Amino acid sequence: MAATIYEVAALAGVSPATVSRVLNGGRVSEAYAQRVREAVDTLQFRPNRTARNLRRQRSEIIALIIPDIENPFFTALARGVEDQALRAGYSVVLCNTDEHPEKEARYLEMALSGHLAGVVLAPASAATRLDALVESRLPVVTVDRPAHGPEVDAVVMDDVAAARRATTALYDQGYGRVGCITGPRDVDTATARATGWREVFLDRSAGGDPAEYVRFADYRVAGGRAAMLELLRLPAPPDAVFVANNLMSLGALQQLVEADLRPPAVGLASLGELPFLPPGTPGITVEPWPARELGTAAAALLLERIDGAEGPARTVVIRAAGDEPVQPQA
Amino acid sequence: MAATIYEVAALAGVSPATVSRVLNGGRVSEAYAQRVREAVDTLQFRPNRTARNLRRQRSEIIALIIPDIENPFFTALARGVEDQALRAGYSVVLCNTDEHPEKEARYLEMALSGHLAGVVLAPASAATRLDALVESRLPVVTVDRPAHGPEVDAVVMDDVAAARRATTALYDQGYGRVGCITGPRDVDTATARATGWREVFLDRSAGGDPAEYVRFADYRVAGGRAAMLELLRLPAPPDAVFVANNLMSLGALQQLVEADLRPPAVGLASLGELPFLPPGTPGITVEPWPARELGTAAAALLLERIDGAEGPARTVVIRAAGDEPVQPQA
DNA sequence: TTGTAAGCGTTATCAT
DNA sequence: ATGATAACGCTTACAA
Repeated sequence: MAATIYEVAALAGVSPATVSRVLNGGRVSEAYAQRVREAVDTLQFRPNRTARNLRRQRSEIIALIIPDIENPFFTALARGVEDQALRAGYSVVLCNTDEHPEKEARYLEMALSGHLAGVVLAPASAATRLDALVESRLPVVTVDRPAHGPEVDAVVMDDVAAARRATTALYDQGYGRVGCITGPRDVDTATARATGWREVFLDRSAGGDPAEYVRFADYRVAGGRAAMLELLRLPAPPDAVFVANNLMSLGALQQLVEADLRPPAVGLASLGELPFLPPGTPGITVEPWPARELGTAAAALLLERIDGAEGPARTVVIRAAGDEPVQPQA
Repeated sequence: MAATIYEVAALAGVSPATVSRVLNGGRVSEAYAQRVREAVDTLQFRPNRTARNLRRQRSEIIALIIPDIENPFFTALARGVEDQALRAGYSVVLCNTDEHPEKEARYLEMALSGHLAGVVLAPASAATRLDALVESRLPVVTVDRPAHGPEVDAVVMDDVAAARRATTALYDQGYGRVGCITGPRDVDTATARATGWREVFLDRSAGGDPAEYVRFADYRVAGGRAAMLELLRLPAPPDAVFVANNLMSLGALQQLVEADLRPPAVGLASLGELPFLPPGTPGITVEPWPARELGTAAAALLLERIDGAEGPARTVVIRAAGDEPVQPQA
């Protein structure tokens, strides 16, 4: 079946070591190199990656582990990671955790014991443990949400500022009271986005208790729907809403349409593009969510580590789509 | 760093073989098993997959290779594959080829030389060569589009019938002349869908040359847009259009909105769901595209092969979402 | 420059 | 039931 390096060596009349050198760019005389290449061709030799990885203790594959492959945000992020990784000669495999910590653990374990070159991880939950990877010195970078536990490189966006901008845009359009639908209470990005909204709310609303106008949902379509409904049922409902991610924006929008309050009747600002929304859906403000940029930044950090960069964990904050990444403190 | 099976054996006072047996369910006395488990715990031993795969000549990982990770059709398909595979104890890694044959070749090579358990492939182009995999007896199943070359298991949908249904639905709604936007001429699914449309067109249109009302685009948003524009500029434009996939439907819709012909002014039937389309977008007919079912069927076939099933290549045709798969000829 | 040989960490064969 | 040992296919000191 599959030829081995020994058979190639035999056919070329050289030692296996020489074949290996030809394949990996070692010093070999042109005469031998030629014969080896011929032997490789005629035997259709393909080096066995598993054996090579075992010997070398590493591979050229990067794992990108994400919580929801059906969320356009993560697929855009994936494109960013691929972009950089392929350019550097690495392949990228995607692993979908479906927000399940167990599936996540399984893929992390695969990356670790499979000698992958590194991992870009969008953590499924706050409970994600990275200790084993860090101990084994397997390069890891988190994106979107930071992980708790040992410090690793991370790329996040500037949630507070983005929320502030989106909310401000609504007030600037003339809406008087902007509600907020954000993610789970125990997710950092969710509380940060609520914070940004709250600042603007306090500043520009004609009174009203922020606590009354914020809803902590689940970052998914159904949650956005339900939260929107609750807000509409308030004694004094908001006339606009800032929604903290793309999926929930869709849910909120569905709810508004059902309640016959389609924008601009009620204003909607989405943090994150709604890529499949057809045009001619006016009254919707989109605050760009630099998914792809998060991905490229994460891959860049990871590649540096793979190349042996030492030093403390870094956090890169991406301010907005198109912005240059900024590195604050280490 | 990472403990080996030898260190576990030493700590437990047994041989490495015994440790291996404990880990893989061989016959071991309870006393020894106990001691081994303790040693595994205290050393935090994690078996080295690379070594195991090299020895066993196989792994528990299935690769799913798709052309476009940002297309909801393929992500839905991925969920179907994952579903089945995880249930059977396999992990699934996704590989995005971006429609590039070279990237595809790279991932196929990875699957082959990395001893993956099997491959589910949605071929990027008609040029995809599967010979090497087949020769190496690596189980492969194609989905969506069949591959040329050696016969392998395949799962496809019933393109002609689906196109027929979608087109018929438009005529039934009262439209008089339905155009067609399909995929590239050299893609089997594209011509099959055009065929289904053509049958109904000839049957129910008040005259008109089908060749005039069909456009072969690229299965992408931009192609749908451009094709729609062309159709609208015909001397006698169609008053409805059957679009052969989800992405192009979106493009066509964008074009209609721009031309102020938003459905139902011009009818639109999409082959494939538009998952992020908000409700209250009336006048759009959706012919379900059983993406997830394609995925589960493909995984089922693959798992049988992995389990050693022999015999000729099989083709499963999925008729519609929810249908039971049908197996025609072998 | 080239070859020899020792691993990389498992599993499986064969004795015991 | 358990243990020694030879692979799996490659890379890389070290020798020549």
